[in-house]
Amino acid sequence: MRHDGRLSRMLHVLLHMDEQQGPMTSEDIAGMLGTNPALVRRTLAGLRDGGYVTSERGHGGGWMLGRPLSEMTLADVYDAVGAPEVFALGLADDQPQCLVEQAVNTALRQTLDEARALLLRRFAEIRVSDLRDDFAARAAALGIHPGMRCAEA
Amino acid sequence: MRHDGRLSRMLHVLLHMDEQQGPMTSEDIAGMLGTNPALVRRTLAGLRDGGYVTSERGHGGGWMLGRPLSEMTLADVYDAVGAPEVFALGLADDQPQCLVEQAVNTALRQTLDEARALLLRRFAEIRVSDLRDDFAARAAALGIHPGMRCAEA
DNA sequence: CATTTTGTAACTTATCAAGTTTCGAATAAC
DNA sequence: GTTATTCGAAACTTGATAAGTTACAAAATG
Repeated sequence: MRHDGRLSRMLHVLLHMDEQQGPMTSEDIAGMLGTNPALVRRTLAGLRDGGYVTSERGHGGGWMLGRPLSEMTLADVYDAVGAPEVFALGLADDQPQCLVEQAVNTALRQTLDEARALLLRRFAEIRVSDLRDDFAARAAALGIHPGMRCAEA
Repeated sequence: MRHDGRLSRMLHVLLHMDEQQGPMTSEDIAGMLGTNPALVRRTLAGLRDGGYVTSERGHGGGWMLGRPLSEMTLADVYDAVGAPEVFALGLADDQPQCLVEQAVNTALRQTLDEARALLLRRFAEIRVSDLRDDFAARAAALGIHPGMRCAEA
């Protein structure tokens, strides 16, 4: 199974938006992610619906943060991109007739649910601003100037 | 991404093997799983390599347990099917140049690693025989006779 | 030697995020 | 109001890979 990089990508975008004065166009962002503007719009649409970013059309338009990074958690972003399936591991059949298979499902579901709950709990504990701040602190410690631009594609 | 049902299926198969006197052919098992014998052989090959099942060719051949279910954990079976990727969620780029994206990766990796560790720890704690025993206990409590056959396809 | 059954390679299918193309609609500059 | 810019959205293609399939060789039994 190929994995789902939407959460990862959107976090990346949000952090860059934060250190940008004006709006970023879908094309800017697409260049940053190594993809194309239509995909950027499609994915950012969910964040706009959640109020995490805003978009403006026309000259001088583009995408901007809808609220400070300190007011969004990773869980918020995860939900905003559609709360995609967490696991690649899954059950062979969700509603099996076979009682044995039901027993297998019960055990696996319980374990997967527990791991998912931990993951989402952690996501809810991490503000997007924490990523920025952790990074800034580490960069400073290393003497790196945090002019942290993407290697534009 | 479509999910990976190999662990789930193999647990199902192992439990049925356990309540079977003789060997089960790949065709028997395929009928049980609603698939075909070649896929069964392909997936069971990993369990055979780990000694969890044995296979015999020719007349009267087929698949049998290689050791008691009390001597295999879910983690053993998971490993035997190739330790497939746990998560559907993933990073956009594993080795990014962009320092911001590195910060995102660090945070996500840490969280995913923690959830994966919990999952695999739980898998290691659960013996396959526990699934059988839990099931038998629950079936008995409900007054269901544990003649737990699959709804053959 | 005929039959059963696994072993294995090669190929096709299904799924879905990602990627792409295209055009319409809104906004701003002139 | 015409033009350039930019998002919105629909429709389609691509890529990756577990699952599924086909086919046949090899081994074991009777």
